[in-house]
This record gives sequence, structure tokens and C-alpha cells, in this order.
Amino acid sequence: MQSSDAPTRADADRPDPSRIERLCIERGLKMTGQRRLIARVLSEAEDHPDVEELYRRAVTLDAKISVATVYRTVRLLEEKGIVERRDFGGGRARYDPTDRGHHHHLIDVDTGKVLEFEDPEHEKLAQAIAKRLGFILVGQRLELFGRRAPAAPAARPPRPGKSRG
Amino acid sequence: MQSSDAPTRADADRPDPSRIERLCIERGLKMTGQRRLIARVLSEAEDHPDVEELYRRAVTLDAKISVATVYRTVRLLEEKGIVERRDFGGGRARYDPTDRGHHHHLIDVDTGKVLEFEDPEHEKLAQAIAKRLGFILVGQRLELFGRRAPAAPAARPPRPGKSRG
DNA sequence: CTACGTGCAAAGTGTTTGCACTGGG
DNA sequence: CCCAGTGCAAACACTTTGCACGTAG
Repeated sequence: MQSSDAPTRADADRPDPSRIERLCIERGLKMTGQRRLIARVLSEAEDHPDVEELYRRAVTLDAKISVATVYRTVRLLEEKGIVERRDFGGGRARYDPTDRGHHHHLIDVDTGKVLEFEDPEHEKLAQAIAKRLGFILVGQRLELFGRRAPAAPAARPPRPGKSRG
Repeated sequence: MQSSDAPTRADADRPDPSRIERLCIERGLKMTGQRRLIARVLSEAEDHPDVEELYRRAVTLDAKISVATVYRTVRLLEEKGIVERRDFGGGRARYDPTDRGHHHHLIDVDTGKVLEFEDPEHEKLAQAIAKRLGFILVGQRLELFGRRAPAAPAARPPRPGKSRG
């Protein structure tokens, strides 16, 4: 549904730049159609897609984009600090826009779903531990693997592909 | 469980079974020469070797062992809970005997060295967080990345990610 | 004795890259 | 207009697997 006073504008086949696209422009990246598209997909994602998933979503909007471009773009964005590469096991890297803020993850081992959380207490603790060991904390990774409260001692959950780690 | 004050009577032709070998036997694994060897290498390791490294060490003791066997054995041991698979970035899985006790890692981003540590406070916190989110904690991963001195390094430290040319 | 383990090489996966063409600034 | 970006397929690195043979139990 659109208001009748918003007719087709020549320039408007490109809607407002996405969050991530804006960041790209800020950092001086050349914005091609493909990058804009990937930026949009990332901006709209509320999960932690891997390259294959990004590609799947992108392809529905531009059938001729290639997976190599997704890899290249995602890597570029990582270098620019626009996304972070994650590894939740399963052998595929997953991507997480940094502008969502600092957070950690809880992975439901039965469904594979990923929950985000923050915990200031943990942040303090992590810094304290590093300090105790004689280090300055420059980064960290905390992942909790959990199972929904009522214990279900059934079979092993479907573990993802080849390498989990 | 066996109460063995007395050392298991040694088969005269074999040196004493390694820590890990004992665990393998306990879990009913068929002990071949190769498995015994890998068990020994793992028992003697004080670091977190990857498959290539395990293979390198094993080959010096049995020149005809194959890397496929190392992969198969290490996977078996993981399934039996005798080792844990880790991923510190770099695209290769690294292995950590579980009988060293529960611990986490601090990676020196400048040297790549890995320090182990424990922190009961963190354990409590992690469980509390999981509980708060409605989950029972079944596993977790905490990795701290730190730097020894405030002074800066030169170029890019060994970063996580796959091999790149 | 036999089911399982092993070595070898080939196949699988996820990711990167060389090359010729395209398009953004 | 020119160089960076792209698509394609081949190259890569790590890991798994099919097959024929060997061996622990």
C-alpha cells in the first residue's frame, strides 16, 4: 500500500539507503548495486546469517549476483569494522553487524537458534580476569550453549555440518 | 570406576598406558597401535595441537600412520568426551584433553600464545545468565584476547580466518 | 574368525582468486 | 575514462570417505 501522492519517481527505484549502506559510504566504499544489496540484506537481518544465507537472500533481489561477490563484500565489511565474523560451529562463518552493539550469544543446542544478550557484570569480570593474568583485554568471545529448561534426555540434537568448534 | 592403588599390572612388552589411553580403554575402545600412539601424543601435549601437529608428532614415532587416522581418532575421542575440539581461529580445529579440567583461554593477540585459566566466579555467572534466559547451561566457550603491554605491535597479528594468500 | 580400524587417494565443503568484462565516481 | 568491482570457474585448505586389506578382541 502506498499513498497516491508518491508516484513513481525516477530516482526512487532506489529506496532510502540502509543502515549498513550509510556506513559503507561513510568509509568511502564504492557503492555498487551488489554492495548496496548486500548492505540491505545485512541491515534487515535480525539473525546471524552465513554467506550462503546472505547469498540466498540477495539472489531473490538480484538473480545474477554471485556468491564470490558476497564473500568479497562481507570480507571488505569486516575489514572496515562494519560487520564481525562469528563462528558458532558448523564450519561456516556468520556475520553480525557491529552497529547492533556489543553482545554475546546463547546457542540453543537443540534448535540451533541464537539468542543475543548483554551482561555488564560479565564485562567487568572479563576485564578483571585479563588484568589478573597480566593482559589488557582487547577482545573476547563468550558463547553459552544451552537447552530449554525442562530436561529432555532424548537423542543427540542434529549437529551442524562438518566442523563444529 | 576402579580403585587402583596398585598400578595395573603392566604387560611386560608395553610401556605404561598413557592417561588418554586409559580413558579410551575405560570407554571400551578397541586399542590399536595408532590409537595408542595418538593417545600418547595427546597425553604428553601441554598445548592445543591441531590435527596437522598431532600428525607431525605421531609420525616421528610411527612413520606409516596416516593423517586420516588422526582425523578419525580425534573425532572418536571427541565423541567419547575424551578431548574437546576448539577453534581459536585459523581455520583448523585444535584439541584439548578434557581430563585437564574445565578451563578457558586467553589468547595473546601479539604472539598467538594461548593461556589457560579457570574462574569459578565466571562459571556461576554463566549459569546465572543462561538461567535468566530460560536455559540450562550445557556448555560454553569463553575466550579472551589480550595484549601484554600498552605499547603497540607492528602489523597485523595472526588473525582468525581462513588461510589467505 | 569377523567386525572394525587403517592407508591411500579421491571426494566434499567452505572460501579465495585469476581473468576478462562491466560500471561507478 | 579508468580502475575497482563482478561473475565464473578453477584453485585452495581442511576434513571426510570408499575401498581393499590388516588386526584386535
